[in-house]
Amino acid sequence: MPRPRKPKSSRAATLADVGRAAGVSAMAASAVLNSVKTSSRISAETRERILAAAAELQYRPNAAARALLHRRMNTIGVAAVVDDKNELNHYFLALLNGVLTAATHHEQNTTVFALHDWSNDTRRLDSVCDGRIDGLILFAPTFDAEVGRKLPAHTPYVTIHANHAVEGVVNIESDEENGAFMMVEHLLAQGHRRIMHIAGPEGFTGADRRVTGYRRALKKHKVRFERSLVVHSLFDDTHGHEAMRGWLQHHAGEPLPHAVFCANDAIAIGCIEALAECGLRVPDDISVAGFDDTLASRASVPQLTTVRQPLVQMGRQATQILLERIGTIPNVPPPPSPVVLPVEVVERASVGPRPAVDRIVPALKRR
Amino acid sequence: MPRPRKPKSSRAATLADVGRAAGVSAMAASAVLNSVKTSSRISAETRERILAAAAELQYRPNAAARALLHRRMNTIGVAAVVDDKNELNHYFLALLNGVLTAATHHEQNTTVFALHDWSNDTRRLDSVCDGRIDGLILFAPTFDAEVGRKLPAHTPYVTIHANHAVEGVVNIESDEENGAFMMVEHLLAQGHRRIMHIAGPEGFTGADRRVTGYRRALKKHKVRFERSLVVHSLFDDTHGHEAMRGWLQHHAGEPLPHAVFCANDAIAIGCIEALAECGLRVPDDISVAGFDDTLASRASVPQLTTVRQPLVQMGRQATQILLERIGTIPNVPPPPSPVVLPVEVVERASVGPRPAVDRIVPALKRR
DNA sequence: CTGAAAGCGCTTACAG
DNA sequence: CTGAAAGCGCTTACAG
Repeated sequence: MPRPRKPKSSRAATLADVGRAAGVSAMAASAVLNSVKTSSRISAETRERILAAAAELQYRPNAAARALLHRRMNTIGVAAVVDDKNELNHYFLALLNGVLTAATHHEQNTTVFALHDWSNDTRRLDSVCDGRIDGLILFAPTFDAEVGRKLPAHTPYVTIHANHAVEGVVNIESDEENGAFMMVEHLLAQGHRRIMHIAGPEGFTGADRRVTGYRRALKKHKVRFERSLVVHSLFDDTHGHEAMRGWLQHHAGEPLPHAVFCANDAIAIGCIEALAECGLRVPDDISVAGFDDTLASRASVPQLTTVRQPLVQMGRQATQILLERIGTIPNVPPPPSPVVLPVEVVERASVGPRPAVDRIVPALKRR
Repeated sequence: MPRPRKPKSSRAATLADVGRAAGVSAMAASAVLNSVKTSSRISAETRERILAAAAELQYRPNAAARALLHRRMNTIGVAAVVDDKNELNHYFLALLNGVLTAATHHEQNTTVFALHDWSNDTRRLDSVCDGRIDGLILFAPTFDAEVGRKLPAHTPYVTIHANHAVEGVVNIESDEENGAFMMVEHLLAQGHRRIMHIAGPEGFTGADRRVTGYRRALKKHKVRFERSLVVHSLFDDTHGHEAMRGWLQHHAGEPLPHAVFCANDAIAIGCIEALAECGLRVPDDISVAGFDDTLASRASVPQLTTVRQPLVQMGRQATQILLERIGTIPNVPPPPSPVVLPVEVVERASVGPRPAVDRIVPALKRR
């Protein structure tokens, strides 16, 4: 004899509860609610009774129980390192948009993990490969191959903009070198010759590729490369600001660059601020270009001329490939790795023609 | 006799696998790995053997099985409506930052649901209240109380900036009316008298409160309210741009406002662009203020003077309260609803003193 | 102190 | 066609 249960209102109804309310077995309820073989097994009248009971009790098949059976949570994880201020950034936002769109389209959920450091937080990622996610997307991981291989073998993952290739892991990237090349060609086409580059941190694949593209464009157009025109910065506006300001400070009285090509939009925004503080206007006095085409490039005034990386699409594609590996969606032939997406120059307002007269770096006002 | 299992490398190891590898029962393995009563039950040597086996097999306690037992996934959900372009925005990003920080701190995971429409997508939220999340945080929901009450009773939720109060649901908000009041007082203190307001959409609580604060400040300082100085816009830069441009078009030849108070940062950015297109410079010719203090307010050049809503903290606090309701963390006395957080004026560069001479709205250049 | 059993909620495969 | 049973992986409560 079944013990009477205390109907705690806070407890979710189970199949047994539904069955009891409808006067049938849990199994019959299951059959109806999964709508398989309904007509053949269960009378229309019983069916209605079960449906009504389920609605009344706000029944939902328990996800944990199903996951235990199917070994699938229908959830993917995305992991990203957050920046200095412990905040997610525009780059993350764009990728997340793509992941959410694709995941939702395939009725998959998305769990977000914000890490502070790839190499140290690998443990935390590890601990989450416990069946609660079916796979993982890593945004711009900088761990080395060895750390990557330490992730549990049973959780498939793909990377976006990985700093190092990991054997057997698909990496999605964009044609960054070519993007830099095209942007610098665009600046040259506007007549600019003295083109500064605020690069990303040294040793980052993405930053290095932009430098390479920058140099290749200069070389092609026979503009001499000057080491003093390249400075490095972290990928945020604060450091971009400091980099530009520092350069101006050390080069007062020298010829002002015609244009500054920045390694991402955030740096470009910091750069424009630093220029504004010296009374230099963009693009009238000096042109500034970004990279990424994040929301920030449109929030900036003037709007940034930038290199569009298809970040949303990259997030979408990473999700697609991951779901194929998991087996959630049909397995097309495995993609080659890396998957390289094309980039393009987006012309907005921060780049103009070369000014009629060359200028000198003004002496910096004290802050 | 246990059937030999085919060791599919893709399958995660179970407690039984670990036990077998170590020559003990699954239960013994469980006891060791949960590190309860270890010394008393299991010899140090056996313990080592079990630990080694678990490491070797990359064992992780299955989350679904645990969730089935504990009725807890240690995961919360956040749901937000994405904007026109189906993209998440700065406001969302800031709140998410707060939620992730707090959730991670309590070792909880966060699943993100991006919806297109509150009233229609309530079904989708419903379907996800199936044990995969322990509770839900709703970002700026605009559904009415009735829809809200349709969410399954067994899933607790809290709201942030809800458009309507729902009985029994804690809402976290900020003191928006006062924020608007303080900002308009700040503009008045700079000498501005003719202050335009680009409000949010009519019928939105947050937008209405800003209008109220705006009017209250004008009244207190005996500045006549002019209906023609208030226009409405959606909460994004495109509509902010249109709103400002449209106003200028219809008021050519009339006195230019001294300042524009915008209902959020995105509108302010669109507004600055529209002004720039007419050759009006901020803040030299006209001051512009935003609301929210999102990342965008710092990406803008000039940086926006704005009202800081503590969005990150609101996300954090919402998480805290939700986890208390779930029972994950100790239950302090239930907070009053709504929880109202203080706001403050952040002075940056987009607001300056009132120009020496009043100006006339210039005739608009054709686009 | 140790192991076998029961049960979380569900579904699949198997007897009646 | 229908119901009882077994099992997903784990932990808790109970016999030995």
